Amino acid sequence: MDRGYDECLYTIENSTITKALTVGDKPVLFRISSVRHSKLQIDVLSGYSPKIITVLGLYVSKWLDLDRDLAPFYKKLGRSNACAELTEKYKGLHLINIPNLFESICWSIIGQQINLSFAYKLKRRLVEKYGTSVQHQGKTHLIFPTPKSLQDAVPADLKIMQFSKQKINYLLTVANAFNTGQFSADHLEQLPTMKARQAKLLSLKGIGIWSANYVLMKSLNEPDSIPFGDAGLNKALKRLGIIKDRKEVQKIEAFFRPFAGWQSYLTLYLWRHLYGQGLVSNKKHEGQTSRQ
DNA sequence: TCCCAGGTGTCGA
DNA sequence: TCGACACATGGG
Repeated sequence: MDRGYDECLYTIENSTITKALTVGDKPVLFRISSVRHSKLQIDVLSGYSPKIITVLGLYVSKWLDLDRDLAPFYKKLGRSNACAELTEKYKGLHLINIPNLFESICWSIIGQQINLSFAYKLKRRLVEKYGTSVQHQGKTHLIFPTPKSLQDAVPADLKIMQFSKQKINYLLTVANAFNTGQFSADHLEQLPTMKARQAKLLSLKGIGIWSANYVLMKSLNEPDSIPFGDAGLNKALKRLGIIKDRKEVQKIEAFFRPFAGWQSYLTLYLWRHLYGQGLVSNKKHEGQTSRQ
């Protein structure tokens, strides 16, 4: 999970992940570590209640996409000449999701058209100013802001934090849409088709096709959501010889078609392949990776 | 200095 | 419908 960026919403240390979360109205801090037989153990470090383990179990399962059996995906990868090597290289790599829809939408806006290092910087500034936190053994564990806390943000403050006027406008509009009830995770999930969910996301100012598909992939676990136009994705496809130019949309669609049911995962593996090749040079350092 | 980053909205043809 | 362009900043 450690991609070498300044991730502020969880901490990786000694093969464990520590994360703070708001459950109900209460902050909870938990740690995930691996135990024997490839099992994960969850320890509640603060905010324990008898019901919390069940809630955290479901959360972690969704966050790390633990219930996904990747065997059918590897079968499809094996049939593709261009992608056969991806199985061996990244076997066991699961999606890292963003279960919180508001966070996922905000993150897609923050990450638009800037390099990832800078995007992580902006996210940290936003979370430190408008989010909450849990203190534990001298360390601060940050929790992403709620729509309500971001609604009160002053544009001038966000400008000082190096958010562009456009991004400030988009973020405040999204916060407002959640606060007024125009937008909610429940409503979005209840829409009957992926197209309908995509259209709902596209209705938000600042959410284009890339962001909508990114959110569908990371927050709603859509299996066939491809962030078309993504710079990294295009670069990976060029590297594999699938396309020569990003405008070859039909070739991209034809390449993804046999992976129906696994197109989100194919995107993940292509991204990781790109990073694995060292084509993205703006990372702090090359980190040990297992999931994206 | 120039170009590219996990893009989007707007405008004009 | 499509291409051009502005937006905004860091890093190679």
